[in-house]
Amino acid sequence: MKTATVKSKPAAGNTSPPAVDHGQRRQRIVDELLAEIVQGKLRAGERLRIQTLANRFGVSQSPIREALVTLEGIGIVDIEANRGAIVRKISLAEVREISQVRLALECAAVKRACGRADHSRLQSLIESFEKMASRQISERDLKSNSARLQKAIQSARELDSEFHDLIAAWSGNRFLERELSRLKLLFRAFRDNAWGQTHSAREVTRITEEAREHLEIAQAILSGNSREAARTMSRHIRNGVKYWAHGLPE
Amino acid sequence: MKTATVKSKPAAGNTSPPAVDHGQRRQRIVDELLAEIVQGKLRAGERLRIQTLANRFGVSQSPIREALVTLEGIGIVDIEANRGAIVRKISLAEVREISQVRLALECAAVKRACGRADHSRLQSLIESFEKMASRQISERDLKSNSARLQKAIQSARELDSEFHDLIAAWSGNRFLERELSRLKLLFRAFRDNAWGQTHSAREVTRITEEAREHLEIAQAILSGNSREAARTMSRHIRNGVKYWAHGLPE
DNA sequence: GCCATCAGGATTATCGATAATCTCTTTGAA
DNA sequence: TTCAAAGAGATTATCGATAATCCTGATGGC
Repeated sequence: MKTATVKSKPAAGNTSPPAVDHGQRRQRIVDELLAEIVQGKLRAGERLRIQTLANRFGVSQSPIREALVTLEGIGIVDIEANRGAIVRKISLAEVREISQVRLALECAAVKRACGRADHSRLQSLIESFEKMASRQISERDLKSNSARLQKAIQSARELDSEFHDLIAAWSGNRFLERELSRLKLLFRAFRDNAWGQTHSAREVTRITEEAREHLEIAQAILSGNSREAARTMSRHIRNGVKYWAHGLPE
Repeated sequence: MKTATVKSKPAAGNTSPPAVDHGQRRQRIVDELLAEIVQGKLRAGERLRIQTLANRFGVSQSPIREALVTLEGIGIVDIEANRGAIVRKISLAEVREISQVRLALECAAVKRACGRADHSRLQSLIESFEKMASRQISERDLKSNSARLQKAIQSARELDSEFHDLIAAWSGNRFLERELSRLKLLFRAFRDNAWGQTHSAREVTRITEEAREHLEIAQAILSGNSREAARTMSRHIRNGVKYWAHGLPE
């Protein structure tokens, strides 16, 4: 009886294609354009022509326009009335600028997180960071076992995301949390695109470094020392920028 | 032949209305909705129905949708896929939250402005603040001469805007400048709507207080003391919130 | 030659209509 | 009764077409 319960599923041999992403088009387009801009496939100053994009994505103009408005809100595209959208420059200088904003907000968040954080959760994060910080990755792994390496990088990224998300949540400030998540969109795009392709020894080094930095931050939060938390967070973010500097134009 | 060529100029008694705001509709709608939300005419949790708004503004659905996307980016409206837009809560608690974000960013900006500011410009601002801080407004003005009072309030607001804009520009960080200007949209809406109606003695007091705070900040920038600049800016913003607290629900 | 004006084509902004999805109520069987 | 399923109405998301605006290059008067 329940076999027919499938709601949104096309029910196998259905005749009418139910259109896979109704209501998700804008978001999908935003993500793709964002990635391409950060990767440099779309150059600074380039015009984003609506009809061209509509053809490329196989959709009509409306979702494209809305995606462009969203990108303008994110601050990565400029829209001039009756003249259309152009890609803003995202070179190292801009990444630095955005990082400064992130720095200010992450520090504000981590200060507030002191005293509000869930300590048992924090404790388990600390253990993860310790494990990751002490993990040795051999030259052998680096060259031969790219699958394991890939996995390590992946899990490091996930842990990083989770940690920063938690801090934002613990800040107890929903608006701040929102702003940080908006910035994270940008940073994730940088991270995954700008330097994600080369799995160098340097990257592995950075992962253990990051784990150590995360550890410091987590411990500061645990001890309720908000000044120290902000200080370590600040260092963490500045180190990140310094590291990325290599994979970016200019 | 050319009679139909009429381009942008209505040519006096033209028969065809040339549509006044092509390319400006979205922005206009954003502004109006923003004001209404802050004023409480649109309540928290209320659904913003596209067709309803389209009728009200006398436009089609497209500009409305784009305006809603913009408002989502500003963080004052939530859009759920296939379910539409609802107004986020903006009570005192939320104003506090937003203010914390603003605090972090304004302080970052003012720190960076130290050493980058245009000193002659700064000097002239300082004179304006001094004049405003020492200005006495009599009881008589307060009651009888509402026109003059109005003008004083107006010019105080303009000076405030100008000062904060300049600091953002002096920060030398365009992204930061953008973020601040986005937040300013919100704050201006609060200021002009939430407590703008009552021109009380209290408001006049606040104006001279603000002038004094601005003065402190400007002098700190002038002397290049970034720590002091951040400290005074922080106080300034927190005082502002404290003052607004009266005109807001909850 | 220099400047203002104006077609012509390209592109954006807006519109009105259609398709997809949600919400709520009703129905009928276990 | 309780639950799943179906249907009606409302609303959103998307589409394709039209109107408005911009850009470029040519034209013609001075």
